[in-house]
Amino acid sequence: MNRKSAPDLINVNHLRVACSSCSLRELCLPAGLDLREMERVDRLVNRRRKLAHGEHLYRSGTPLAALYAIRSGFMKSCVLHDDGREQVAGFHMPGDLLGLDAISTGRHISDTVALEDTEVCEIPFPHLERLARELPSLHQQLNRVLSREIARDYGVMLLLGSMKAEERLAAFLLNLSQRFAARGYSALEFRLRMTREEIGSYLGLKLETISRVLSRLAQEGLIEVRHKNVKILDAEALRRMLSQR
Amino acid sequence: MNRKSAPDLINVNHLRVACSSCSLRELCLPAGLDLREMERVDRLVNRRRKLAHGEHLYRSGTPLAALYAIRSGFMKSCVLHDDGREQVAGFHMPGDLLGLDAISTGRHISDTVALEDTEVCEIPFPHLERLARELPSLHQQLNRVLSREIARDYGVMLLLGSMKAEERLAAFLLNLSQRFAARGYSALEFRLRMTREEIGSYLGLKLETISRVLSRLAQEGLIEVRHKNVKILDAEALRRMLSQR
DNA sequence: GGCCCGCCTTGATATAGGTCAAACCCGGGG
DNA sequence: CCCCGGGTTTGACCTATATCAAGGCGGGCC
Repeated sequence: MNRKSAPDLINVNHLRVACSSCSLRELCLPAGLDLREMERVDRLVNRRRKLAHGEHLYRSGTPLAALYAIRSGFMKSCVLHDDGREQVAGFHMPGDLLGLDAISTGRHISDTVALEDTEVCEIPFPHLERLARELPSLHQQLNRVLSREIARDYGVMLLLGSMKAEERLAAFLLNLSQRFAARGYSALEFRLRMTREEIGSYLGLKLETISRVLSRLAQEGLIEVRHKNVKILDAEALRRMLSQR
Repeated sequence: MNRKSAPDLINVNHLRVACSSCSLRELCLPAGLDLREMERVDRLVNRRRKLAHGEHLYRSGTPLAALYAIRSGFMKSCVLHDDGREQVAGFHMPGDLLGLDAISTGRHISDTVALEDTEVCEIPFPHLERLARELPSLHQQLNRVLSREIARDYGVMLLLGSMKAEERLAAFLLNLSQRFAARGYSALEFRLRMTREEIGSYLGLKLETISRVLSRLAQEGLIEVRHKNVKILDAEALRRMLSQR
C-alpha cells in the first residue's frame, strides 16, 4: 500500500486483502452482501494480524476487542477448567469467524491459539455493531454466523454425548473433509494440523485411543494415515458408521 | 383472572402478559431496553401458546417461523441421529429463548418438547429482525442472547468432554440451582422436571448411572433426593468437586 | 380406591476406553 | 551426520461406566 510507481501492482496488492476479492468471502462475514456493502465492511477490517505457530489470538478473561476472521492458517479454541484441564472446543480454518463466545459478557471465555502460522483479519467489534446497524444484511449475516456456531455446537454435543470412539473419529474426519472441500482444498487428502492429544480433547477421548482408532480404520482400509497426513479411501463407509445402527 | 366486571382487573390481566410487567424481562429478550422500546417488543409478541406436557414446540426440519420465550413451564431440546438415538442438548426454563439454532439455515435442527405444561411467547422472526433494525439495543440484545447460548454450549462441551460422572451431575445440579435462583425460586430445593434418562442423555451417561450417582451423593450427605425432588445440602462440596482435582 | 405402567433403584457382570509403560520415528538443530 | 525430543504407536492391564436383570414404588387414570 506504500509503493510509488506501478499503480496497477499496488492495486493488485490492495485487492488481494479486500473482502471483495477474498476467496473466502462467501464463507465469512461478508457473505450475502452486495459490493457497496462489502466495501464498507472492508474498511472495518483495519488490521491484519500474523500469528506464529503456538501464539495466542486471545485468552480467556480478556475483554472482547474485536472479532477475527481467519485468512490463512489453522487454530484451536479451548475452554479451561479451574483445575487446569483443558477442553478443545473447536478447530478453525480460513473463513471462520472467532470471538463469538465473548459477545454476551464482553469477555472471552476461551483461549484461541494458532496451530500453524496464521493470519487473521481483525474486525473491531464496536465498529462492527455500528455498521451492522446501518446495513441490515450485515446484521442478518452476523446473526446467521452466531446461529451457525450454535448449530455446530449441537453437533459436537451429539458427538460427545452419544457416539462411540470410532464414530467420533469418523464424524471428525468427515467434518474436516467437508470444510476443506468448501475452501477449495482436497476433500480426500489433507494434513491434520493438530496433535492426537488435541483431537482427543476435542472428541472427549485420550490420545492413545485416537491413535488406536486411526490405526484400526486404516487397517480396515477406510483411510490411510501417515503421521499427520490423512487420505480418505472410503468416505461412504465412514458415513455409514454414523447413520447406521 | 377471568372475572367480567372490575375493568381494572382486566387491565391487570393485560399487564400480566406484557414484557414490561413480566418478571422475566431482565433474563429475556427485552433485557436492557427502555420502556418505549419494550412496548414495541410487546407488540411483536402477538401470540402466546400453551403446550401440554409432552407436546412439541417445533421439530427438527420445520422452517423457522418464530423464536419463543418461555413464560412458564419447562422444556427440553434434543438433536436426533439418523438412526434415532437422541441427545438432549438443553433444558429450558422461564425466560429462556428458543429456536436460536434455526436462524442460520431457516430450519430447526432440534426437537423442542414440553416437560410439563408450558406457556411460551411467540416472537415472529421476520418481525423481530425488522424491529431489531430499528432498535439498536434490541439488536444488541439479540446478539448477546445468541452469544450466551454459544457460551453455554462451551460449558456443555467441557462437561461432556472432560468430566467424570460425579462431576457432571454436580455441575448439572449447580447449574439448575443457579438458574432457579435467578428466577426467584429456591436455589437449594427444587423439582427435576425431567426423567433420569433425559438427564443421562444430556450428560452423556445412562440412566442407571444417574440413579447410582444421585444415590451416592445423597449417601455422602451432599444432597437429598426423593424421587424428582432434590435438596442441596452442601453446595460448597458440590462446587469443590468441580474445581479441585 | 385400586390398579397399572412408567420410572426408578440396585445388583451382577461385561466392556470400551483409560492408564501406564516401552519403544519408535521423524524432523530440526548442532 | 547424528542426536535429541516431541509426538506417536502399541501392548498389557485396569476401571468407570454400560449392560442386563429383577424388583419396587408412586402417581395418574379408570
